Amino acid sequence: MTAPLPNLTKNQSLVFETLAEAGAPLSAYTILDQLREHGFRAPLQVYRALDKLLERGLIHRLESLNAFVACQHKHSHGHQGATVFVICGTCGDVNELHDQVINDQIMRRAVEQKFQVESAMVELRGRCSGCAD
Amino acid sequence: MTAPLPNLTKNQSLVFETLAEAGAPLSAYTILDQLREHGFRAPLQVYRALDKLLERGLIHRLESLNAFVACQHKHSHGHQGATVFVICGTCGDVNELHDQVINDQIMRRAVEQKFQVESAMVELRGRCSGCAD
DNA sequence: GTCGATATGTTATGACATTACATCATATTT
DNA sequence: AAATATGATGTAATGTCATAACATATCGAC
Repeated sequence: MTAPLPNLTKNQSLVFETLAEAGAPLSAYTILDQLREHGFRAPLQVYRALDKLLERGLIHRLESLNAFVACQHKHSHGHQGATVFVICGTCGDVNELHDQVINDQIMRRAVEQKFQVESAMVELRGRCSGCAD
Repeated sequence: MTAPLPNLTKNQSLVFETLAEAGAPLSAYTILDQLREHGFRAPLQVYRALDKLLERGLIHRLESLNAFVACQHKHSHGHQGATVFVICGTCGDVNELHDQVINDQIMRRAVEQKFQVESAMVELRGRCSGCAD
């Protein structure tokens, strides 16, 4: 069942490594700037790699930040359902969690409406414990 | 035209009416185009009005669409917590709902992490019953 | 009327993302 | 081997979303 996924291409690897090493959300243009020394010249080189990485679940897009992060859960490709992102607006730290209660309730409400969920996003903005007043 | 709400300025009323009549998400620039005949000339006129309307809870921002919708719940200004948006990618229809279970669970998880939630977004993308295969 | 706060008008710029087209690499078919 | 198909890449141009900076106007409190 677990057929090994094909290797990442050079550009995909570069983009993924950049995100993984940052350990924080980066915009596509920030990634571009960091990869200029590796020959990147245009936004599309980044966006194309990001698209493939998103497809494979290796990274996530933070809609409220227009930014991308490496997935924190190494073996979560099988994970179905919503990912909850907890985003500190002060230090920029992002935590990713998967919550079964939220997930189940989302699906319950969707079924009520006969709505077929293709993707679900939950993003919390606020202050982490380290940045509290 | 429905009657403008009290305490809204002229620009705020125009923007709100545009959204309310559309009954669907509009981008700031779409609103701008629709209000050119009323004297709007620049994006900032729209964004400033949108900011005030967001503050008052009369409209919502859909992060995954970079668009705005009038709040569907006329008397929900006191409503605390997450709003769930159910967005059909085919017909563009958007439904807004408030779910106490999701809300409570979000707050429970936030408290666990000592995270102070300032805002929460939940957006479901998929297909509505009318657009199902 | 003066002052302070808020709203508005305008230009320019910054930030995020895609279209369109050309080229290159690799694998499969004939 | 040549032809073909597919996917990745390179590049320029453009499209879309949002804010900075500065000037002017409106309105209420005093």
